[in-house]
This record gives sequence, structure tokens and C-alpha cells, in this order.
Amino acid sequence: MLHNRPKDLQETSEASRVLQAIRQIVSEGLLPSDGRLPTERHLAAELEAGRASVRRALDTLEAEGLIWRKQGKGTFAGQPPDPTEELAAQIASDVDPLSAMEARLCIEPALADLCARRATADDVARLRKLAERTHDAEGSDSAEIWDGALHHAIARIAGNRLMLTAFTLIDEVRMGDDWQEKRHRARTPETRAFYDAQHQKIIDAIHARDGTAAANAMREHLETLFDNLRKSMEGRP
Amino acid sequence: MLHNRPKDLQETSEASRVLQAIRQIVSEGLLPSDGRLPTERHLAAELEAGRASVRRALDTLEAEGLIWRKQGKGTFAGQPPDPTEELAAQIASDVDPLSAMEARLCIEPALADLCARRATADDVARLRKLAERTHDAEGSDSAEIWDGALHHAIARIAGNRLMLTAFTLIDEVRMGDDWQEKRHRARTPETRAFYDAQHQKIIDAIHARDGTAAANAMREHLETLFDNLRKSMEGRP
DNA sequence: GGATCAAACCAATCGTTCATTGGTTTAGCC
DNA sequence: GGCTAAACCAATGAACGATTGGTTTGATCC
Repeated sequence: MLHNRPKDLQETSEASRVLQAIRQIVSEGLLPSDGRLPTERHLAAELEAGRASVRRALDTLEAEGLIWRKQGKGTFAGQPPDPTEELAAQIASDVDPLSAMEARLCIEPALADLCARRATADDVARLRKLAERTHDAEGSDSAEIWDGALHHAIARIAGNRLMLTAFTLIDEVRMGDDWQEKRHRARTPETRAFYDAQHQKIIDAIHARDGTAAANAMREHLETLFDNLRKSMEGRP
Repeated sequence: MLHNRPKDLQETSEASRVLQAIRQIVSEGLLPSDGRLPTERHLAAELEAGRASVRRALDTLEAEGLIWRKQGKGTFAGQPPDPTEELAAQIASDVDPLSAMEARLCIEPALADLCARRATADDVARLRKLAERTHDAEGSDSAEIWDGALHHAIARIAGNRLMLTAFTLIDEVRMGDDWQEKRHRARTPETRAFYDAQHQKIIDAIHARDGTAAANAMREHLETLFDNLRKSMEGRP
């Protein structure tokens, strides 16, 4: 409770006072295990503020990605949950690497296209940073992870929730199991240099806002991956 | 009703009599659109048999894969549904009609392509039958359903589990609600004739095993749907 | 005795209702 | 302009009852 707020010390506005108070609640571990915050009405009463002020503060925190809200449900700390993983686990058993690649070849060029048409300057900068990380990665493991992050970022920037979910589904299944090893074998120093160049080409097209070129570059990239995967598989089935 | 069953002709047992009767109900198209069978109690009364006999018959049909049952829900013809619906229901809230159409434009042409390369003669025959049903459908509701079944069949024949799941995801979200009404307005007698012709074109391409043509025909079909949806939306937002 | 039926009960599901919660608007107060 | 208070909307969830498949029991009929 903050009942003893001195009325004469109003150097900071009501808005920032409330924001600070809620931010403290969130950052400290003072929440139930599900991360649920008190209701807006409750917070308003507790902080002796109006609901509008509380909501403005929550708006800020939501924009910062620290909380997420759902009408009729509540306000929660952290990121909104992604139910995709569960579904991916369920269907992973009857999906083989080739059909996963087929699916990627279908959806990722389209995502690159949308990405090129919707990316902001910030987005492009973030992609370049990810490509750099992929390039600089030491081990094959690490390179895989940054490569995945790059593809995922492109999917997110594309700005279509359904297609992002479809991509995530494919990605989860792909990361799932088994063929991890096969892909590892398919990633040699030579292919890595090749992949880096293709990533550059994709990002350049996105930077140039050329959706068609981005889609083509992505398709080319995936075809390369596909070929290498096939080679690696027919060698040792 | 089978009230006039002669008591003296008991060459076949009660069990097989009930089984035959229910099998007929399932195989004929005497079910509501969702494939729901009458309740066990209802069937028992209708067939003048006990519930136990009806259940034994349903056990057989379930073992044959012709029906599936769920406690508290009912008995249905066909196969049990995917776990995809759950995911669809969860993300349906933040998907708008336009982005759903965007996703369809991405995935369905690719599915048509794969379908053309993998469909058997039986598959093509089934597609033609569905297109016919769509054409003959009386109401706008009914046409929607058969249209959906046609697109779903193409996705299934394409033979890629991941892409089928992605399609089902989009389809479930699309069928969810809200915009149902908008799509209804977009479906007029003129557009329906147009759609029928486009369906024909798609199936012809599949029949000819021409993947590229099938994809293009599908894309054209979806573009038409997209345009009509947009018109219908801007008219009354 | 085997098969069948009637009845009763259990458990899962669905539709409805109602309270809760975030989302939004309006009016009034410094 | 910033803030509060109040009222309303829309979405969610908990609770209840009705429905439906799942199961058991005992009676009935060849």
C-alpha cells in the first residue's frame, strides 16, 4: 500500500508514479505462479489512482513486451503463450524431412515476399545482425540456432499471424528430432559460406523492398538446403 | 421404421439385423452435414432394439473405421478430427479475413500442385463428385460446406501432413465465425457460377497431372474470392 | 445358458447463465 | 490538459443442468 504519499511532493506526474509502482510489481517476483497481475480496478484502488492511469501504465508495459493482456481473462507478466508447440509435437511422428522441406518451400518464399513489403528499417537492421551472428557462429550447433532465428524473424516481420503459426509449426517439427543429425552432416564449411551468401541476397532484396526477388532468393536458398539434405540422406538412409 | 419385422423369420440374429440397419444409415447420405448419427437411445427406439444391441453394432462400425464416438458429444460418421482445431480456436481471435486469404493464397496453389502430381484416378473421381455437389447445392450454406470439402480434399490428396495441418489450421480459423456473414454476402448466384467454372479448371488440371496449371487455376480462384471478399467488406465494414 | 432388454448410474460434453475482467466512452473535476 | 469516476461493451470463465456415450445390474425370453 502507498497510502502515505506526500501530497506536497508532486515532482513526478501521477502517470509515472503508477507506472513505476506497477513496473516494480512485475519486475519483482511478487506474482502468483501463472504471472497474473491484479485486475485493473484492484490496482487502481491499491495505488489510489484512477483506472485510466493504471491502463496507461499497463499500455506502456505491454508495448515494452513485459506484460500481455486479454479481455475477460486478465493481465499477465511475460509473453503470451504459444500453443503451437503442442500441436507440433503431436504430428511430428508422421512427418519426414522431405515433406517438411516441401512445406518450407511452399511457405517461406511467400513469407520473404511479405517481409520485403512490410519490413521497417529497424527490421532490416535486425535481420542483418542475425545474418552476421549466423556467419560468425563457431560450431555447427550455434550456426543452426542463429540460422533458425533469422528465418523466424523473417516470418515474424511478414506480419501474418496464420502464416507465422504455420511456419512455427514446421519449424518446431523440424527441430523436433531424428533428422537433426542428418542436417548436421549436411552443414559443412563450404555449404555454410554458400548459405551466408544466400542469406545476404535475401536480406538485400528485403532491404530493396523487392518482394519477388526476396521470394526467389529464399526459394533458391531452400532448394540448396533441400539438395544437401537429400545427398546426406541417400548416403546413409 | 421397421415395425413390420416378421417374428417368424429369425434366420439372422438381432445383432446382425441392427448392424445392417445402422450400416445403411451411415453409408447412405442420410446424416446431417456434420455426420452426426442419432443417439444410441434414439436408434434403439427406432430399431425396436435394446441399447446394448445398438452399442454392439456401433462397436463393429467403429472397429471398421466407419464411425467415431465421443462421450458426451455423440457418434459421427467418418474419421475423428485433427488436434488442429484446438490451435485454430486459440489463434482465431487475432486473425482477420484478409490475412487468412493471404495465407490461403500462399498455401493452396502449392497444395493443388502437389495434388496434381499425386492424385490417383479415384481421387480425381472424388473431386469431381464434390465439385458436382457444390454446383448442385441449394442454399448458400450448403454450397459453402461442399466448397470447403472440395478444397480440403485437394489438401488431403496432396499428401503432405505438415501442409495439410497448415491448411486445416487456416480453414478452421476461416470457418470459425464472425466473417461467415461477410462471405455469405460475397456469394451470389453469379459468383457461384464463376466459382464452379474455376473448380472445373482446377480439377481438369489435376486430372491432366499438370501441377503448374493446377496451381495457377487455384491461384486465380482464390484471387476471385479475395476480390469478392474485399468488395463485400468495404461495402459494409 | 446364452442372448436380449430395461433401468439406473457414471463421466464427458454442450448450452445457458452470471460474475469477472479488459476495452471504451462520457461526464465532471481540478 | 491531465485525471477521476461512472457506466457500458465484449470476451472470458465458473457453475449449473440437460444431453450423450460408457458401464453395470437384474430381469426376461427363447
